[in-house]
Amino acid sequence: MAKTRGRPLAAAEPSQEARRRILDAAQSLFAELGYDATPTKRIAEDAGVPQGLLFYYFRTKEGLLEALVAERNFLSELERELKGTKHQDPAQGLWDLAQRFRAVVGRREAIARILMRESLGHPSVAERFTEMRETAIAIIAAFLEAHAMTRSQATVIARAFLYTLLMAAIVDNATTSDDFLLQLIAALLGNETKCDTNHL
Amino acid sequence: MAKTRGRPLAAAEPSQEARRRILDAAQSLFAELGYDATPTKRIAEDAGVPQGLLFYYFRTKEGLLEALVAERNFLSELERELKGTKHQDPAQGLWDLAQRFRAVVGRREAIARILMRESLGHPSVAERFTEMRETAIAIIAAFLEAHAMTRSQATVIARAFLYTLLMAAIVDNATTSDDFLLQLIAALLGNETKCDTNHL
Amino acid sequence: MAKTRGRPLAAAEPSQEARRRILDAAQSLFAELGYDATPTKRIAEDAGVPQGLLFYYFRTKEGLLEALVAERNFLSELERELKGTKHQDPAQGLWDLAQRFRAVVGRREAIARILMRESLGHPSVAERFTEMRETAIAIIAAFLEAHAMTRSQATVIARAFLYTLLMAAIVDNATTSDDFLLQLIAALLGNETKCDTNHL
Amino acid sequence: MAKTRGRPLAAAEPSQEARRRILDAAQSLFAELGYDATPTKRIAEDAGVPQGLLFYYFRTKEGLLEALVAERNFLSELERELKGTKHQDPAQGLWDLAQRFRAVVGRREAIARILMRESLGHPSVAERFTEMRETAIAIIAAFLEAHAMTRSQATVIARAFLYTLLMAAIVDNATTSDDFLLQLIAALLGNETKCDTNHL
DNA sequence: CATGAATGAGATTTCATTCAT
DNA sequence: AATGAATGAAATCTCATTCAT
Repeated sequence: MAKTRGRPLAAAEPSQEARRRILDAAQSLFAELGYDATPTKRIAEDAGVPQGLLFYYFRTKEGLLEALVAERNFLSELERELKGTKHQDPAQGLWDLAQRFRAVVGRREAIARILMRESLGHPSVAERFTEMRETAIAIIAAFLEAHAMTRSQATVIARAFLYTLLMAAIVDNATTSDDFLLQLIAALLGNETKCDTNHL
Repeated sequence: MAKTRGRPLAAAEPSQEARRRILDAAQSLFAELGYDATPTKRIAEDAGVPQGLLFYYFRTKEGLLEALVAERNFLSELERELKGTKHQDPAQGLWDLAQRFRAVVGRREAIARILMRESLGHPSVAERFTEMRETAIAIIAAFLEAHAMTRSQATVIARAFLYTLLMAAIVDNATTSDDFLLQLIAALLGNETKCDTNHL
Repeated sequence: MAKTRGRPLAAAEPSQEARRRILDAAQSLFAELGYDATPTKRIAEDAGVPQGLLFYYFRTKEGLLEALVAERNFLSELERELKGTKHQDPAQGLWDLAQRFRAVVGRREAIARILMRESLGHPSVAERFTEMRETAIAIIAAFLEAHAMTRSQATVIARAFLYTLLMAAIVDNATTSDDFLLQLIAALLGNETKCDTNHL
Repeated sequence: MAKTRGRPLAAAEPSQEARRRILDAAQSLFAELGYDATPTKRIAEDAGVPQGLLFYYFRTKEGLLEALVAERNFLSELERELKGTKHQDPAQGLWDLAQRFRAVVGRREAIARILMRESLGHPSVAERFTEMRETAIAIIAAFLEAHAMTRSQATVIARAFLYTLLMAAIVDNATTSDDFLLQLIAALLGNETKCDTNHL
């Protein structure tokens, strides 16, 4: 029953390289086809690694998904980016925050889709997604609160803002137009507060 | 007391009964476990029908999903409900629309989750979901437009409103609180327009 | 992802035939190679049935083993056989019981080996094996007790007798010689009680 | 106080320590789970040694099993122990031999189970098991032969005695009671030969 | 029309073994 | 000598689908 198996003659990549390629492949396949519809075999093929390596590194397919959203969620990147906003004016601030949010989500679209798509059905993913959402909301709300608004109002507006951006980005599958964004900001901040769009 | 002419309501043909039970079972299983993670065998068991019947009626599992979202999407119900709003005041109108929307989604939660969850990965579902969203947005926008607003503004507000309600209902998994709703409406309509909540 | 699968054009065997063939194949393979060393694929091949049928009928490999020892253990056959002994003389009685035991075990050798071999490691098999042993011991003891012996003595002798026969049959892998058997009986019943072997 | 010349007992070469630990772990895992159901990785973990060391020392898993039963079978220990019997009286002698046998098997239970369990399926193990059994039988028979018995009778009794003890110890999973043992001896030596149990 | 036994490709996971270091 | 990351064949089990009845 024992067959000859084992390490191949050629030296393999320096270990972390292979792991990274698996995560890359899983990321784009999970985003495109969904977790359930992606065979681990396909991930291995796309990554150019042997089948067994997935399980050597991640134990299970579920473990791979968890590692993916744990290591590649853009929480800290988003936090850093959103905290970079400097504008004093609420409307300009929201505009800037939206740009930064879109930039991050654009760069990390695959993970964003995975967070959205697999959060139903995978509690660990749901947790990450919630964490990401609530962090963003907290930062946006903190900005708004600093600019003539109660905390409660600020949080509601921040939440509506983020939810709208997320739906537009992921479910609508459409890049939010600048126009839509400007009007959204105007609406959320009260019609009188006209947004100065000359900076575009 | 008068005899009911024609086909009596109580005696739907048995085949339609089985078909309905399959759709019922599929609905709750797809909503809970997701399409991919639901075996057709399990659907048949839960429905109390033989395995083969699923394929007799729907040809494929995918066909069952399509029939489900085609026949059970709540588009017309939502349309009817939303068009029932009478309020003149924008804030009260939005409040009323939100209540009606929540009522429909609450009653049809399973389908709502399926539309959200499976729209990625199943173009036919995506189509239904989009249709549902855009219809609701159009109705809400039409209402707002009738009450001192440009079409463009109205559409943006309607979209933000619906997206926020949807995210709150399906992704947050939390029933939107009345408080949140009131503040959301206040924010979207401009802070000055206080919403009279005495009607509660 | 959906491929065309399903029932083949040719009519399959009348169902119980296939199930029986699976049990037959499992029986001889488990006896020969051991449970762990027998691939289910090999069982299906030897039985001439498709792979999936094993799991359709028995759910798991373990389930197949359990069905095997449940349906094919020779408890009732052994009981019937052993109870058929008529001899008055203890020595002749034991001789007859041994012949009958050997006949049953010979006919059902594969199951006997499986019971012995897999009883360590599979509690459900252990249970069947114990049941079989204790039943045989009880019958033999009852016979001895009826012929000038206390119950306690009878049970001890019966147990030693059966254990010796079992070890000889299964572990020694040697057919117990008549000679050995005669001397064993003589020893167990006390040397004075010479066994009349003229009936051979 | 005198310095111990030569290799001090406490300083076995480190490699022998690792080798011993692998055998220890394999012994208890094979006994508990069975050879096939024990992963080599688990053995290495339990032994606290790197995976590769198993194959460095034993070439294959099968080689490990063979080394185990070759180096750790209790043949010589059993031989020494059984030959230590001094009693003149057959019954007391058998009693003593049984005690000694039980002592050895008790101390080396894991190996005993492995010999029993894996002798089907591994000829090399079967050989060791047979050797062990036949050696014990030969010693017991020699003792009996020295005390008023033909060689042939002695061998049969010795075999029945050992088989019964083995079955009781390993398959029944029950410690043989003193009572059972006394009655067994009485039965095997003929009812008249009462066993003097006052030595207990 | 309706059924459910049967299929077999394919999914995930395990594991003895190798070999560059 | 010793290590442990890497391999990939093979194992068990699932499941959408078919079709004889």
